[in-house]
Amino acid sequence: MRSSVYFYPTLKETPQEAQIVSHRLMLRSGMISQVTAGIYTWLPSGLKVLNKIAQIIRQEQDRAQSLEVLMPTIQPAALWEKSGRYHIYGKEMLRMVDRHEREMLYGPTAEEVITDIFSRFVKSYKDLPKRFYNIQWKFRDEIRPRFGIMRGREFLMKDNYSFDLTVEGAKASYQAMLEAYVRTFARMDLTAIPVRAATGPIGGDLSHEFQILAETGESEIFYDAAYETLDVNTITLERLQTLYAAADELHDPQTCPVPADQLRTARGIEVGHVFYFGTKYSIPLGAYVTGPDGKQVPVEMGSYGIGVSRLVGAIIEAHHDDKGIIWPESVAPFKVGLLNLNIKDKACTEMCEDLYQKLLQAKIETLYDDRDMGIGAKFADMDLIGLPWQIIVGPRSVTTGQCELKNRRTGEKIEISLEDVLKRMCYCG
RNA sequence: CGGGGUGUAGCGCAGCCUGGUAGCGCGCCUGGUUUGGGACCAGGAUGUCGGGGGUUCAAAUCCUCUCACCCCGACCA
Repeated sequence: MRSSVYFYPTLKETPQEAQIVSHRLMLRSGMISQVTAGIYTWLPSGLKVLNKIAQIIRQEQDRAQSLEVLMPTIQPAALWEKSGRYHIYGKEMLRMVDRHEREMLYGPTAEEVITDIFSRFVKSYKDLPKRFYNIQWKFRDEIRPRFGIMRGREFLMKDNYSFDLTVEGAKASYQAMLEAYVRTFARMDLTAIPVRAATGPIGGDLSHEFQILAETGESEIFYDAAYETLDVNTITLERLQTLYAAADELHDPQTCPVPADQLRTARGIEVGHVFYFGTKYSIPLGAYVTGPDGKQVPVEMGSYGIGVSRLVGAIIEAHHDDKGIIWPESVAPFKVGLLNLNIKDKACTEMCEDLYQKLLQAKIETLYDDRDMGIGAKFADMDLIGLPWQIIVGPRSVTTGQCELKNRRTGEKIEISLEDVLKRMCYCG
């Protein structure tokens, strides 16, 4: 993509409404634009990142034997009256009335809809287990939206709902999601700590919040250092239940089982939440199956959320410096930024065009800054938007045949030939 | 919802106290000179001063109502 064609309105100055770094950088790099409190337009580069994150989540959900569905954003109140939540859910639920005076709502979550779907079609234990997920926009009319898209009112969320015959089956689903989550966040270069969370009266102790470690996190968490080496191969439900991790308000130094030298403390951003809730919705919504003994049994359910749009902010919180964003390659809007330092230098521009075409042919996502502007501004823009690699080509390159390859994260710069830089981009990452 | 604050050009702000031609920086447009870290010179465009009502000869400025947004708290992916 050429910068001259693309649209990423960068800002030199920070809009005064933005307080936290991810919000500032998203506005400054032209990823989003606020429409009204807690509601944003996603501009091209922001949307690109959002879609890449969603795609990683999708792949890991699929791998965990889950089926994607798309449910309506507008739901009928009647369904919520069935589950009993219509009158419990407070003002966070945006309610509206259609032309026939039917009460409707903009879905804050989808347990009701999915459970209804399930109960319509799944009748036998032989059809279990089933896991459905959706990635879609939800709306919660937060009292006070803040931190940009980190706590907006409209947000993109992945929710997975599992249906199992038995508690044991439900635990297996739970575990499958734990693994999927660890994998998902790892692919985004995030350290995620599954912190045991308080649940409602029905949830029991099976609930974990995934906290991303970032200096600017909203809550302080305390955890066993063993979490830092957690991976999909070692994570099990049993193991997790023996590992200690607690949020600020639940942490008690007196009763903490972790020896002081093993205890870590950091700030966290909640990006995911998994929990098992048994038959809380299956009973009122009539999600029963016929068991092997011919009896009707309510299914065991769990739900597993990931704040997709929030992750965009969380990743920035975890990956930035004073110059701007530092995207992990897996979610970067482009892998490479190609900087033409002098558009008016014919030979230099030819060299850039040639390299750009080769990068395109090699299917390397490239943002080619072909704009006619000061080099300082180009460098600043490129650092700000945070593409993992910068290939810098100037008039000097015409005589030396060398360009400069810069790693955005480390700041390391090397002189390298144009042929080699192409190869390097093909094989790294 | 309680407390605090802000609305003046695309962005960041000054002007308001003490009423009298609406300003600065950045950005934008034109021309030229530049070109390895937010360039320089010259010229130019851009405002219902958030909105309504009032006071006054005269309101960005004073009074009043209202709307929007931001921050702190309670709540949340």
